Amino acid sequence: MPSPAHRRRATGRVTLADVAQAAGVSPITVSRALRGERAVAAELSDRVHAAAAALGYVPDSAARALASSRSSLVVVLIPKLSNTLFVELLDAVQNALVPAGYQTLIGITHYDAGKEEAALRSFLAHRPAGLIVTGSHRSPAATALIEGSGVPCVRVMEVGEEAGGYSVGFSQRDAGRAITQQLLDSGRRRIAYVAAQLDPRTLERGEGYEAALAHMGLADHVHKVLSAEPSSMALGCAMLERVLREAPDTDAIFFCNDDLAQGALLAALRLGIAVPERLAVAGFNDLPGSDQMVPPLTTVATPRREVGEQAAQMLMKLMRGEPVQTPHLDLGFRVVRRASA
Amino acid sequence: MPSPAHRRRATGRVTLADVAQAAGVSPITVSRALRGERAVAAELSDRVHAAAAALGYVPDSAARALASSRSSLVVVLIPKLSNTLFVELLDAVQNALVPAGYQTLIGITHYDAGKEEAALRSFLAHRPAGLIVTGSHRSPAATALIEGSGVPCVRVMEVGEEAGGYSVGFSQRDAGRAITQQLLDSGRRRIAYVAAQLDPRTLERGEGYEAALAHMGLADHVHKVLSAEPSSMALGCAMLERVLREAPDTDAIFFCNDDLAQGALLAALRLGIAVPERLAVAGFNDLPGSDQMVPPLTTVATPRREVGEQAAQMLMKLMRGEPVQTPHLDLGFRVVRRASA
DNA sequence: CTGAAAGCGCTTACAG
DNA sequence: CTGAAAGCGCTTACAG
Repeated sequence: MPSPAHRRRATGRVTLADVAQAAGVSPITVSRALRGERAVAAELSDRVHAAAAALGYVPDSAARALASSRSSLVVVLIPKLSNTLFVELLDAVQNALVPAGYQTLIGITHYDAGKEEAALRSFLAHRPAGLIVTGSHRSPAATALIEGSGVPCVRVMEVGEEAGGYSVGFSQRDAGRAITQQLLDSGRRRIAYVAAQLDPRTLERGEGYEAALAHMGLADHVHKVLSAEPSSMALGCAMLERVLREAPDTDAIFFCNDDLAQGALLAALRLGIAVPERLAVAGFNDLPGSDQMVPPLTTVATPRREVGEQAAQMLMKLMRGEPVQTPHLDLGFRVVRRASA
Repeated sequence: MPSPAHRRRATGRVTLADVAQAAGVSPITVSRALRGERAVAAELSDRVHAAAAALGYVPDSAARALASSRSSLVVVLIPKLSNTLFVELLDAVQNALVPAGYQTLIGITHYDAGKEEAALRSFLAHRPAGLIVTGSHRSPAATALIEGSGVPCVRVMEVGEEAGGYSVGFSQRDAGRAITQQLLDSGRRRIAYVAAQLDPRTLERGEGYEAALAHMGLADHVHKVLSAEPSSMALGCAMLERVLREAPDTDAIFFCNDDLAQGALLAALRLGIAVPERLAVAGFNDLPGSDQMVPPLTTVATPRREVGEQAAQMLMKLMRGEPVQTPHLDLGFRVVRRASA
């Protein structure tokens, strides 16, 4: 007997039950056949698939998530979409996850702890199967949300056992040190470090810069020029002018990101500042276009695509409950020497 | 009486019922208080909120979606993450949707009809509240999926009533025509159109280019150089060399995207080709960096952020069942004359 | 290999 | 303003 009409809430969608009826089997069999679970008799399975296709059945992932308490959603939290670095990271994550049947929910934190918490809170409601977050520095509340959720989580762009859990990245500090060393090796002694955005990774690169100078006995010549503004080519131009005005004897600049360095190279071109003769310029990340600059930009190639790919692979293992041999994966970096320094 | 132990499947999460018990009210009251629905007595509401906070309750959106047959997910389909254009569009969409309580599921179609269909199929299972898709050209199957789902959908980057529904964008054809006219106005007569990727919008810009030439009686001098490769600065460099080799009398090039034009400008600098004296260069989209080039790039500023913002606003109206006054919103474009042409 | 029953955690639709 | 009952569309955990 149907329940009274006023009790019904049918949504008009084609459901498992409809497919089952059309195929002449039970709903459970449809569920199993469509998920490819266990052995369902080939003949039944065929009938089910035919019926599903004929009816245009689309499974309801909310119902599935509720019943199975597991979903195919992976949350990815990155700071900004305006930094190509994160877009490429995201792209690599997607390329690994989508073919495996996962969907990604992307949250932009704008380098803001409060926004990260809000994003976490709103995304965790979807019971994601996994989580990828940027870096290791976050608020206690955000950390508590992640841990309390029990959802497997991989941190990217920094490696470190201190924060526990799982991480994929490289040492920002060592990379900052290596590119500074490159400038020192080419004879530069008045090296400025110019940074924008001032996120934790940018500051770590600055520590590497300081360490390289200190190692050469140049601790007195540490010259950091910092701006909290977001990184951009236009800002790179402005920062170049500022450095040369404030410290005219500067013979090299290490920019914390390639967009700044690209802007500075173009500004140098306009201003007639010879690079690298008068001023050496180095960047960080090897972003698109850096190899096209005039002169081509010396920089640090960072493995963000590999980071994204490996983080996704690691997360998939965790989501399947498989063991992870290397919970903290250091993918390294590479100094790319081109003509600008 | 509890059901037999072997029947239980509790997930260990804090549920509505737990909050209700802690607050000493019924689950429905908790549901209403937390959603801010109707008038719940202020005192009860306070007790509920306190209990929810104390227990760290996170609502289950799968259960909510199942029970209410409505979700807070919005699906956004874009072709590529490697084109800054789409990243900015996406960013604008997110900025509008997230504060309103929606979450976005992003699908990358790679300009592939099959991938678009697959993305649609997998995302529609989540019963999204709304859909934003790029352009109007898609497979019949994809169109059928969208229409069959009944989910409100806004198309972006092209405007047109032909395809019905809702759209926000501008005329790619008119924009292509306008920038070509700019080159003609500055006295150029041997103008090449260089395009990559060859998506529908790129081809429409090419039509505008042809129309402008034809209008000046220069139909015989239409010179299109097309590459199906993805757009990039390096490709712009290669295309510049190819054009000047194949048609040495070319005095202007209109590139379908600024990344190509930027690459060409840098190549010209390396090769000693005077821009704009020997060769005028125009781009499209006014991407970051175009104003920093040497010389600065003449281009068409396209309103992708406004497109994203307005599409999100329109979609929110549709999702709330409100009427939309202008179902096809043309946001125009602007020719930005700088030094390169 | 297949199925009937129960349950996932919410909200709807009534009733009071 | 508040609540008891039913149901959303699946899957789990058994049983056969």
